[in-house]
Amino acid sequence: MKSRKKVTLKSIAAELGITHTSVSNAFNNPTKVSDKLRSKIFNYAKSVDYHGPNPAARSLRTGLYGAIGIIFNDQLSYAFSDPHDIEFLRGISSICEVEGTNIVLIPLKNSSVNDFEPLGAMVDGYILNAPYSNNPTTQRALARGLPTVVVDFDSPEHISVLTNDSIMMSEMTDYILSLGHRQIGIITFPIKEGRYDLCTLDRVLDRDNYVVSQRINGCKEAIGRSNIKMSSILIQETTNSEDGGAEAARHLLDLQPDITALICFSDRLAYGAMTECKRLGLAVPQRISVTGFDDILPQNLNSTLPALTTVRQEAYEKGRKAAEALLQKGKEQGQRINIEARIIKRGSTAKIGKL
Amino acid sequence: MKSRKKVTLKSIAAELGITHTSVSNAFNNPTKVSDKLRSKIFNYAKSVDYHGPNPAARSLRTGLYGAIGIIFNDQLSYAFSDPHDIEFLRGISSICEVEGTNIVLIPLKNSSVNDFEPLGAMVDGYILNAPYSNNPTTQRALARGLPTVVVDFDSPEHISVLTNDSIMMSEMTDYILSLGHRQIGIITFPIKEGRYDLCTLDRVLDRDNYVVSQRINGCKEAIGRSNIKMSSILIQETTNSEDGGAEAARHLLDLQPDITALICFSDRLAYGAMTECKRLGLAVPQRISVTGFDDILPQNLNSTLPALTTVRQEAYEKGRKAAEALLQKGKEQGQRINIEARIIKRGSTAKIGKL
DNA sequence: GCAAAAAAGTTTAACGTTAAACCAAAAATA
DNA sequence: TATTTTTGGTTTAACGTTAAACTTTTTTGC
Repeated sequence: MKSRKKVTLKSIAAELGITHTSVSNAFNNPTKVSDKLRSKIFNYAKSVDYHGPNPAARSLRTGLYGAIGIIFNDQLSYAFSDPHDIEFLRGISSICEVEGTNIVLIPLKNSSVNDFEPLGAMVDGYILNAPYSNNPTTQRALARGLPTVVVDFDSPEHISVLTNDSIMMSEMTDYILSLGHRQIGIITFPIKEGRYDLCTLDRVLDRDNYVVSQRINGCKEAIGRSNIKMSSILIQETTNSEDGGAEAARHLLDLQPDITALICFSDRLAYGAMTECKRLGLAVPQRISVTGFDDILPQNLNSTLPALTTVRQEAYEKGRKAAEALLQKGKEQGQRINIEARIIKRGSTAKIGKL
Repeated sequence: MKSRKKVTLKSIAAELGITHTSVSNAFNNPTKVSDKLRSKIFNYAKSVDYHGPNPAARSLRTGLYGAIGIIFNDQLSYAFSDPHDIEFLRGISSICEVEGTNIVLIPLKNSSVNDFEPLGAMVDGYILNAPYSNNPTTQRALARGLPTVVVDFDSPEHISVLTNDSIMMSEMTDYILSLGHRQIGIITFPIKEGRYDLCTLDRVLDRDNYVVSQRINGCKEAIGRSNIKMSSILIQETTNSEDGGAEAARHLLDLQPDITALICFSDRLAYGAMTECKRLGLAVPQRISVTGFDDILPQNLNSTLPALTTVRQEAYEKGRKAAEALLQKGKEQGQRINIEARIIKRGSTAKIGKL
């Protein structure tokens, strides 16, 4: 087709018989150019289909990108299936859209082929969501030294946005204990990335994730105050999905059929667990209590299942706070921003029944 | 702090007494550098905290960004509240994460201050989702001449991913007519961006959106085949939200209390409308039928409302196809990719009752 | 052991901007 | 009117890469 020469600030300047800096100023420093020249430049720019200064060249020069990168701890397509992550993104968006900042969603590079891959790093900073500390993408982002906010992760070198997972799970466990439950199972997403094993509360496997770690600590504390042996409490790792929850519940109940309470570390897991219990003919909450975390399910998602007792955390607010902190100039590293959470008791938990 | 000098390919080369091209090759063309030198470079790079070639400089040189831009027709934070848009994004992600392509979410610039703003354009192409044709961000993206896929928008100059909105709505209207309904109201998101007016099927206001346009055409066709006067059918524009649907339903029923069917152009609108009908004491579907579009609601979202008769369209598939088309090399402009849709009849529609 | 081919490395130029320092003309001040 | 200030514009350099063409060294084949 019409393969006309590439249009640049320079070519425009040449054509107009002025210096390219003036053209640049027309776009970036309106005050430094007379209105007359400016509109002359704009008119010409339009006529030759110029769409503004090349962003790469501009960024190279200024060192700014006008974008922030978001890194999740799992596949992007997973994040978009998780209401928590979506709310989190909505929170981030609510800030970025008023600032005019672009949001770059960075997929995890599964293959750490080359430690120096660009990491799609045309961003001014990162938000890391509940990262697994050994993940190569995570580590690369952290190492890069850009302004970074970590969410659900504790790092003294960065601003962190945290929920008090430990206290919430301690309270939740206390609540379960107060209902008389003694045989308890725990269902969690991986304690270490990609692992799906079984352990017990006294011997927790190698950890790689702050959130899980904290939640387990909370359970431990509460159990520690009781007369229950930690070694009797099974912890099953599984994928954070409804199917994962179902599978883990099946497995735990298989190993330890007298379990009367399943503490799940997410609503999705809990929902899967409840569904599986029902399938196994175990009534929730009469025969077995189930708890979740997040409070992201529509309350009457499935009318044949009870509403879920869970911990409500404000994912939207997390996103907002994280984005605010990142875009704010006067940020201090090491700062910790706390997001409130609270236990919501609903129908999926009850006093222990007779077996 | 330790304000050591910036590390670049050049500084590394200088330090190692080699040429900077070799350092570049170590990162990009492993075959062009001996293994020995390569590991020497890598070791040194690590020791001085070098994180790989500067992405802006690289992009300036190569003209590639490794990212695609997504532009929605509304605020980003809105998109993250809409299950259709989320599924769409999930579809896009599913492709990008295997390609290692970043996804740049570009907020609409509300102020068209300067026609040449960068538009956060560090992308190799755009996906535009159901754009309003007069929107400045939309127009700017289209004008830019990058590879672009438009979704739910018809453009002979681009690849378009389309659902047959017209036929689906024609069928849906036929179905409503077949149930005996004669007084029908239509509730839609804006036919023209930002407008919330009322019109009638024979005199549709100025249009700015392909999807709405097609759906209205579909209704028109079906009504045209009946003996109903188009002028008697009211169309209410409103925000695409539950509240919008409720408000529009209230308004329409206020103007025309004998309406027995509300055709809504999204599930969210339909859900709001149903809720409002219930509030007004009008039983769905006994007194009034309601239809939606998208099929994104959990079927028993609210047990006091019937399941929604709607058009199922695969937003996830739309996203996948759009991303595939954009990233694919052998793409032809003007190509149209069709996404299947189908009517799903549920409990929110019924034969007309006696008033 | 020599020519040819392959591998490893170098030199040069360019990608398209913006920032800083500078200069000339016009406008404001005394 | 002479002096300062402001406005509008220019010149120069640099941002950190990669691509292309070139040179040198090593390997291969006979």
